[in-house]
Amino acid sequence: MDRYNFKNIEEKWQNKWSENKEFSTQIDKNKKKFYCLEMFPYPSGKIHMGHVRNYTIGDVLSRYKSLRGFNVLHPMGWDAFGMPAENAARENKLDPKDWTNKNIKTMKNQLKKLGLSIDWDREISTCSEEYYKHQQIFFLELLEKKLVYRKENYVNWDPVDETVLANEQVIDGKGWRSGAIVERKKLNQWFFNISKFSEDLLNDLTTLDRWPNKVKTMQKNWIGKSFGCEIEFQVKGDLPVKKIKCFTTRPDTLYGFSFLALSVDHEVSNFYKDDINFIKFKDQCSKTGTTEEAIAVGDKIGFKTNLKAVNPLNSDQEVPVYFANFVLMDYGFGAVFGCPAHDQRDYDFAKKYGLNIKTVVRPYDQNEDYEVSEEAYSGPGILINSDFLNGLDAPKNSVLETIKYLESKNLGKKKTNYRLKDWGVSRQRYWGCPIPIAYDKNGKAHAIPKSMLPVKLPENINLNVKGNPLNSQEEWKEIVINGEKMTRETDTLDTFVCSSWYYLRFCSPESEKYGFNKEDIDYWMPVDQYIGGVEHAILHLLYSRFFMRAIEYKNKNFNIKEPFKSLFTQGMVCHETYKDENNNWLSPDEVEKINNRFVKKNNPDKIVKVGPSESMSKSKKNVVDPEFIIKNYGADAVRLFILSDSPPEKDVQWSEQGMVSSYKFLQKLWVLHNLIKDKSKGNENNNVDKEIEKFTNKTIAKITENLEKFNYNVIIANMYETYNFLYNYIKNKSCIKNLNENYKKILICFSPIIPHFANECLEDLKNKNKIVWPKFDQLLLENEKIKFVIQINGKKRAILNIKKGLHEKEILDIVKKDKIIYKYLDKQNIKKIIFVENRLMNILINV
RNA sequence: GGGCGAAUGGCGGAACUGGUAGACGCGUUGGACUCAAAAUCCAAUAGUAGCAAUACUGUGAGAGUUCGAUUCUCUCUUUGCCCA
Repeated sequence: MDRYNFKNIEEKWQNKWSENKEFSTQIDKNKKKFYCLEMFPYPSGKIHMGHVRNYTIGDVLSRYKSLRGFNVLHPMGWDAFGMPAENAARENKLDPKDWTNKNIKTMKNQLKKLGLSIDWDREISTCSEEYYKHQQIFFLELLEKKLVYRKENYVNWDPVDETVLANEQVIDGKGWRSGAIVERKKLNQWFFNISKFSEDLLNDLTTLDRWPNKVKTMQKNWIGKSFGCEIEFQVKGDLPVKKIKCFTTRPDTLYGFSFLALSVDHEVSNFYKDDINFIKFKDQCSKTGTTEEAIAVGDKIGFKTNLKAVNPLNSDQEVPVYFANFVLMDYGFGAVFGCPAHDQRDYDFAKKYGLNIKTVVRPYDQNEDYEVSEEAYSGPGILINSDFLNGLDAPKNSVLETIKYLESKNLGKKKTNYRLKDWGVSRQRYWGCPIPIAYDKNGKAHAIPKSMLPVKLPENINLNVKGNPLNSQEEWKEIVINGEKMTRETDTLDTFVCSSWYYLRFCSPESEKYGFNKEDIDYWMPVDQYIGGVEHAILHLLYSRFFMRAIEYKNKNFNIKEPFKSLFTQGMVCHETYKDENNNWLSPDEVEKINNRFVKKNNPDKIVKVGPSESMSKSKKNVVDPEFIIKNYGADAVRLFILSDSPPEKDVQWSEQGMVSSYKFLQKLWVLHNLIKDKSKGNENNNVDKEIEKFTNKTIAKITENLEKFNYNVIIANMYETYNFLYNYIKNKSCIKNLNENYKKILICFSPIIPHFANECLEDLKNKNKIVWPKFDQLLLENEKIKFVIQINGKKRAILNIKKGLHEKEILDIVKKDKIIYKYLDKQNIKKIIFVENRLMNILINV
C-alpha cells in the first residue's frame, strides 16, 4: 500500500471538477436553491489564512447543501478597486489595472488549490467596465430618486499628499503616509441619503433572526436613535438674531443651563465672517479632526459672541452664547445648550471660561446638598435645584416630563434624532468607479446620459502627482453633453459602493443591459448564508442593507430589503508573535524551538522573545503562507486543521503541530481505508453486522446536526471518533458483508470537509451510486441502549447500561438488585425518587 | 466611561431544552519496534488520598433557586470586542 499521495489526488480531482464544470449553476425551479456567499476578497497579492478559513467554512456548507439536494450558488469575485492598487502602482510604476489583474490571477489559482466548490463562470471583478457601468446606472437612478445629493462637508485633509483621508487613515491626528497634521477642510462631496432609511434600517433588524445579536446591536448603536427635545432659545443682543434652535437629549437639566454653544458653521457665524479674531478661531477649529473621538479628547475652545440666550424655564436667566469647536453642524441644529454639571464636555468648557456650574441631578445615594466637583455627573439620579421639576427620577421620568411641559408652553417639541449620518461616497482618487456626473461652466452638476455610459477610467496615466491623478487628465475631463462643453467629475466612488450590490451581480454576471435580471434575483436572492469577518459588522453590512432599500425605493419591480437572510461571522486566525533582541519582529520561519526555548533559526544563541498570539498581520510578521502549507500538507489537511481547533465564530490559534497532526490523520484514514477495502472484499456468506449499522447511523446523525449548527470543530472530533471506532472495530473481525455500504456513507459525511480524499476513496471502492447525503434512522437511534445514571442524594453512584424507555418501577427493581447501590440503600428510608426517563434516577434517602 | 460577550485539566476545546463535567485533539509520561533516531503502534493522563476497589474536591470568586447548576438569577473579579 502506498502512502496517501495528496499531491496527485488533489490535482486530479480539481481538474476533474473544473473540466466537468461540476460547480457551475443554473436556475432550476424544480430544486430548492441555496445561495452561499462569503465576503469577496480584496486582491492584495496572495491569499492569507483568514481567507482560507472564511472560504473553507463556506465551502463545507456549500458542499453539504449540494449533497442534500439543493441547487447551490457559490460564487466568487474580487473587490478590486481601492487604494492599495494605486499605492503599489505608484511605487512600482505599474498600472493599477495590471497590478490588480495579476493579483487576481495568482489568488484565483491559490483558491482553486484549496479545492473550493466555486462556480468560476460567475467570477466578477468590481474594477471591470462590465461591472462598474451598472454601478454608474444605479448612481443615476438614485440621483433621480433624490437619494443622492451634493453638499459641502468637512473631510480629513492631508495637506502634504493633497488628499482626503478616511478616519482610520488618521493616526494620532496625522496622515498615515505623509505624517502631516491632518486638517479639517470643507469639500463638495456626493452623499447617499442613507439617513432617510434610519428608522427602517433600525426596525428591520428585528426581522434578521439569523444574524448574530452582536452585529445587530452594533448596527443599532451605530444608527443611534435617541429622542430628545428641540428647543427654541430666545436670544438677546445687538445682532438681528432673535431665536436659536437647538436639540438636546437632556432637556430635564435645563436649570443647569450655563451657556449656549454653536458650531462655527452655524448661520450666526455669518455676522462674524469679517472678524479677524473669529477667522483665527475658526482656523484653529479646523485643526481638530472630525471624528467623535478627536472631539471628545481634544481641547475644548470657544469664541464668545455678544449674544445672550434666555433659559426657557426661567426667563430671568440669561447665559452667554459661544462658538465652540466641539459642536458639529451635522448634529442637531449645530447648537447645544451647555449644562456643565452633567456633561463632561460642557464641564471642561465651563471650567476653562469660568462659567457657572450648577448641579441639578443628585445621585441616589447623595442628599440635596450634593454638588458636582472635579468632574461632571452624568449618571441617573433625582432632580434638584430645578424648581417644579425637583424630585423627578432622572433621566427616566424627568426627560419626558420636561418635554411635556415645554410642549404645553410652546417652547419646544419632542424630536427623534439619529446618529447615523449620510454616506459620503466621493473619494479623490484614481482607482475607483468614476462618478457619472459633469459640470457646466457655472459649476452646475449634470448627470451624464445613460447612453454615454460607462464613464471609463483613463488608462496609462501618471500617478505620481499630488492629489487626485484624474484632476490632471485634462483631455479626459472634457465632455460634450447635448452640444454643451462640460467638465467631468474627477472624484470616484467609495469602494464600499461596489460591495453594496455585488451579491446581486453574481445572480446575473453576464447581464449587459442592467446590473441584474429580475428572473435571476427572484430565484436566487436573498443570500441564504453570508459568511465573513465581524470587522464588516457595521459599514459594509449597513451599506448593503441601505442599497437594497435605495433600489427598492419607488420601484415596483424590486422587493428585496434584506440581502442577507443569515449571517455568520467567523473568527480570526492568530499566531504567536516573535521579536529578536533588538525588538524587531520575526516571522515564524525565522524561529525554531530547541529544548523548549525559542531561538533564531541557524543561530541557537540568539534567544527569541515570544509575544502574545495575535491576529496574523504583515506588520507583526506573524503570518503563515497558505500556499506553502498547501504545498506541504495538501488542501484537505489544511481544511481539516483550520476547522478543527476552535469553533468557527471564535479566533483560532495557528499551530504547526496541529497542522502536522491533521496531515497525519489523513494518512491514518488512508491506512484505514485500505484495511476496510480488504475486509469488505468477499462473498455473500459474510456476516451482516448490526453494530456497524448502528454506529454509522449515529455518526450520520451527529455530523448532520453539527453541520446544521456550524459546529465544525465538533465534526472534526466526530471524524476522529469515527476513525477510532472503525479501527478498533475491524481489527479483530473477518470480512463483514455490510461494512462497505456503511463506510461509504461515512465517507460522504466526511466529504464536505475533505472533498478530495473522500471522493478518491469512494472512487476507489468503485462506488456507482449517485453521491447524496445519507439519511439516518431516528428509530434506530431510539432503540439504542443508553447509559442510565443512578444518583443517591444527588451524587452519581452507578451507571446502568439499559435499553431505552424503561419505567421507574423497572429501573427501581434493577437498582435494588445492584450490589453497589445496595450498600447505600440498605436499611435506609427512601424519602423521594426523582425519575427522568432515559436519563437518570435520583434517590433521596435519610442520612 | 457606555454597550455586548467570554471565563471549563498543562493547552485548544466538548457537554441536547437544568440531568454521567472534561468528548476529540495537542502536549506530557511509560512501553513496543529499532544498533540508534524519526515515523508508527500500545497504554496512562483534572486534583488529592489509596496497592486497589473506591472516596472526597473540582467548570474565575461569592451567594441564591433546585432533588440536581458549566447551564438559570444576583453581586464581584479578570478579560475580549465594539462605541466613545
